[in-house]
Amino acid sequence: MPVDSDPDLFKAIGDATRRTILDELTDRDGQTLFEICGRLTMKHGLASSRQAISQHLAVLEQAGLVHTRRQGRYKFHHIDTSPLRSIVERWPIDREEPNP
Amino acid sequence: MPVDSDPDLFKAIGDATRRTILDELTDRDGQTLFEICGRLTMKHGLASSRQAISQHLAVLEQAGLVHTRRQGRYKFHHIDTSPLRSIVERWPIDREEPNP
DNA sequence: TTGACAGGCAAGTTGTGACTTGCCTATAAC
DNA sequence: GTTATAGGCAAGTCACAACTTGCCTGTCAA
Repeated sequence: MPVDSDPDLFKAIGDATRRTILDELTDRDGQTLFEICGRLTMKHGLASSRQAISQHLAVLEQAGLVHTRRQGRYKFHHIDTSPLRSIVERWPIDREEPNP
Repeated sequence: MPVDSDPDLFKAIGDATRRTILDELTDRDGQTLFEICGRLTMKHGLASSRQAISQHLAVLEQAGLVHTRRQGRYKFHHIDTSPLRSIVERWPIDREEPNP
């Protein structure tokens, strides 16, 4: 009776705002909380509060998708996509060669 | 200002019961609703009602992860993992060779 | 044609998760 | 020291999604 694994991972990518945060960190890695807030508002047009983004980042960090590094009063956020590997390993995707 | 794509996909895999259904269809493809209900109870120890599973299957079908085929009074469910490809394409996973 | 079986539809309940609000700590600039 | 900046903590609000409940439709066997 196998248990469901990585519930935190699926919860993390289940929210649209968190997915946009991952997009943003993919575009420019190592941003601070305030940077992310600013760019989400500017580029993606969604006006979320600082606290909301902070909570989203905590969820992403718990899922292992984001690692943080403190430096003085700044905290830099780095993306780590390796946990996503477990998804395609769990439900293998049939290889489909474009031109055999 | 890019829009978030595939919200249905992430919603679908965001629920633990639906992930177990995908596990079950990976193990044995083309099951009917009642078969899935039975095996979820037996093998995975979760006792969900028929209606609950039916609604889960509808969500999975809307995400393109499950396709259905009617035959008489039976409806067979087939898994399709290809939508999962968009996840690893959106946030590329760094290739890490085991032994360089 | 009547009963059993496989599945569908729709309204109601409830728990969880996203977001806010308010206040607090720590580092750096002046 | 004082002030501004970067971030944290915790309780409260609210909406949505999972699940239930009850009834209905369609297919097949007797």
